[in-house]
Amino acid sequence: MSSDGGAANRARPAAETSRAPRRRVGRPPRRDDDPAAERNRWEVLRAAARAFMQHGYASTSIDTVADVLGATKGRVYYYYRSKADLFFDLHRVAMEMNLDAIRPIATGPGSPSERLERMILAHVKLVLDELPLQCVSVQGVQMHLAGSTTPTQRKVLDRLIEARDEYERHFIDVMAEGIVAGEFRDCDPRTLVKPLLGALNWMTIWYRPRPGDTEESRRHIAHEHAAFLMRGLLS
Amino acid sequence: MSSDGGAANRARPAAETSRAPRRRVGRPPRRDDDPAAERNRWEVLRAAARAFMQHGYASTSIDTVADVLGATKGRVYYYYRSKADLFFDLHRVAMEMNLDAIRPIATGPGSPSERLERMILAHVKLVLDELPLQCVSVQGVQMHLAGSTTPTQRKVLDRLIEARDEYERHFIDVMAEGIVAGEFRDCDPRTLVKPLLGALNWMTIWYRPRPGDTEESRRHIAHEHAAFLMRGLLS
DNA sequence: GTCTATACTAGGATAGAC
DNA sequence: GTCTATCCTAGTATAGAC
Repeated sequence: MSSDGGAANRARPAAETSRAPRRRVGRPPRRDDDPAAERNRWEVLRAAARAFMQHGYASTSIDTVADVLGATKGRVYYYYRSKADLFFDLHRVAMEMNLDAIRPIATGPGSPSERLERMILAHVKLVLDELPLQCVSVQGVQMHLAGSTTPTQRKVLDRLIEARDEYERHFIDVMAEGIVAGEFRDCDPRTLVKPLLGALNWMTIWYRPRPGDTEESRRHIAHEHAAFLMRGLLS
Repeated sequence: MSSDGGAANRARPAAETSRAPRRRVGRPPRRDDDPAAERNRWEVLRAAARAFMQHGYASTSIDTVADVLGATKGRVYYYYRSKADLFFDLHRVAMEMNLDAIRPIATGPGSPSERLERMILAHVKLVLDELPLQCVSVQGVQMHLAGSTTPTQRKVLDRLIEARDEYERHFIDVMAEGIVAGEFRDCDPRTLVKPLLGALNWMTIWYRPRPGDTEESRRHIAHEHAAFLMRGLLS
């Protein structure tokens, strides 16, 4: 997207970055766990995700996010101090969702090949069910490379990269276990995790839900992907 | 990424788009095949590719391109009327390069599986050898989705999408031939071409040449990818 | 909480000197 | 051909009304 967090107004207050909406001076303090506030914040996130999916981070204006939301800038800026803030929080939510889905399978019971197949299917399901969030997640990966961020933002970015690394590591570990167990052929998991996740993440680029989509067509996609990728590893 | 052709100055002259640098009023006409001019134009393209690779299309300013080029805006705008123009021409060059590499293999001699493996290896080689161009090519795919372009640009974009489709079709055709020949298992090439090319295109996102890279490490990457993807199809 | 001004700048594009 | 100077809009972010 492509692209760095860069853009306008670098001169001014250097967009502080944090996960939670912060009270600003002169405003009554808000409980972060206030359910109504949380719901509103969540709606802003969903709108942003859809906007970023359609135009990409750099080309999406806060006005566009507000349009999708059916509101104006003011609402967005009430919950997030900057566009980068918004994106980072979105990325964080997406990564947490992914890890929550994958971690229990990776570290749970079952043979390595069984677990890997379930991880692949879970990842596909995430993409199909939560497309906007997953698109943002993929855009975030690309963003890591373009390092032009403020020091404060960099810290948040680093935490996201860690989460991303943990995600990859779960796949690498299960692949390695499978090789030891003799289920998978002798290959290099550190290298192969890239095309494996790449093949899955690529869905965020070509897949867009259509009126004609059925539960069956989605299952077809999931199974073709899983079979293709599993066979690439099996001995 | 980032992503649509959108941005500033939509109001004004609505950026005409074409492949060749056009003479402007009041300037002496230039031959498109003038070797010196071609070489200069090519240098602008290379600089733009490197800039787009690093920051993404939307976040790259013409000033940045000029910086990479070691010049100023003026030079860039002499060869290209707009940023979108520049990007499209870049994308066109990349697609031509890819098709020139793949087409002869796909339609040439050899068994389907032999040809497919050579196509995969050729594609990997392209990414490793021409990384900036390939990054732009992938960014272009993402751009197609965000349809916000002027009518004139849309026509050029459509031609690029056609090229992209031909590229995919070569892979689909060879996969289908392989199924008929019994070399590949019974699967759905139309669906599987996505993860196959996705796995390869994903390299443009994670691979960046490093000082420690050897010819051997690059061959390792290529062969792991090829083996992984081929085994996913073989019966 | 949300909206309506309003400030301020990065960056696309052009004109014209050289 | 390339550079410098300049124009002008889109878009980030804030202030303050409601």
